[in-house]
Amino acid sequence: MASRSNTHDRDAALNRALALFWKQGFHATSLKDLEAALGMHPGSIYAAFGNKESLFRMALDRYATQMAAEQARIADEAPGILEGLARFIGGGHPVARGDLPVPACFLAKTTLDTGVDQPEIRAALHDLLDRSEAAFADRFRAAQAAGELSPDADPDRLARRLQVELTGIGFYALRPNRRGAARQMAVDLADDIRRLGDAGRPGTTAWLA
Amino acid sequence: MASRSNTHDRDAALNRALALFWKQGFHATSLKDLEAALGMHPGSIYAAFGNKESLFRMALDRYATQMAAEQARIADEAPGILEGLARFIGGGHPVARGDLPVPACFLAKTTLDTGVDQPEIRAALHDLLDRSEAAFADRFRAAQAAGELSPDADPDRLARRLQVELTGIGFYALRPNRRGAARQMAVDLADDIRRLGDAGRPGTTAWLA
DNA sequence: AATCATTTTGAACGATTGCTCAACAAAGAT
DNA sequence: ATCTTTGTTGAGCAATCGTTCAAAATGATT
Repeated sequence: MASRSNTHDRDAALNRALALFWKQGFHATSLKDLEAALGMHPGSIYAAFGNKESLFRMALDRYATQMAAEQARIADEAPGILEGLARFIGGGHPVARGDLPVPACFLAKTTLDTGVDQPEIRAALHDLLDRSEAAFADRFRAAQAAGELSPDADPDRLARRLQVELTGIGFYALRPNRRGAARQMAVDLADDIRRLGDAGRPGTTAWLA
Repeated sequence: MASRSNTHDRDAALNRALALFWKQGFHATSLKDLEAALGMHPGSIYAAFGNKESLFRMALDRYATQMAAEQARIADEAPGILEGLARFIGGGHPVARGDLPVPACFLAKTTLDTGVDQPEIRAALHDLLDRSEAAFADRFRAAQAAGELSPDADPDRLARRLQVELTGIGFYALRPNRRGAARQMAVDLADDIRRLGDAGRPGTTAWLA
């Protein structure tokens, strides 16, 4: 068979698409924007990625994969399970990192930016959010198994609350001159997670009732 | 002077516009949608409200006014300041009320839905968010003055955290089958606020470190 | 009834949207 | 060197966007 190799690097293009979608959202990113960012013409984009919606879903997948990998990497380096989670919250999560062009968590942004017109995106999105929450819950369960966390604690509830807190902080960071305060809240949240290990002992404060 | 009275009720039209913008966001709501919802034709809409952006700003104003009034009403009926705040969080805020077609806090939604192309909307939005946060801080300060809250507490920090928590919960409520859990978190948050009055006494948990 | 001021109407505008496809270019197989 | 297969190009499609404006309709005034 006679073929021809791709001119464009698919991986790099996907990264650029993710960065753009992250910054601008799905609807606010036009194909013209994508053409400029990817250095590709419309036909090539459609040949490579299908359409705008499927390109977005690929970028969404990439985001989730990268985030999960980052979380796992940080967790593996940490001396304890709760400590690993705390380090991710306080330093690895987009909310805590100021270097990224991070207008809120990409998932949260997509939650509001997509509606009934993009059912497949929404399905993928809610699946990713579920996975993220479940991953947090798994961490807490592992912490319980390792004796770091009280058996009385409710891992599902803790995970739920953690996710809520993170999205809330991510939003706060979008306001002008609030990035520092948001970062501080992320650090505080990380400390709260560390303190979970001390819950039950006298003289300490519990993160959750 | 010979004139002609308006056919359409401006007030009712604004309410309908608010409901639509709330549900769909600024960009996802087309003029056609507005025409259908307001029962007005394009020319009338532009004669009455200027353009889409200024109509949105009027709806935004209406939202903020209604919300502030609701908060004040609930607070005035309550026996204490912290209790008034708690009742609003647990029952008056959109997050806690299931009856509204409430896809997250309108302000949070607008935060992500508007960008550099709508600077006036963003300015108004951030002003409203600042006001909301300041209103919370004022409540906490009043609670301090009334002796309900420890003088050691930081009202600004509490207000910041409260707003973060509310937006986070509002987001969580958008996911499928999570409205009940979100409502529960709002109720828990209200209880946390009530418990703020007990902080410092032995055997109780503090909401914030 | 006639006139006037104002509102309502709705066709149409230019711009932009996501997307298609016939023509062109290029790399491997023969 | 020719052919075949695949990637690239970019003009242009239909649809929709927010918006305008001259004409028609309507209530108040004379």
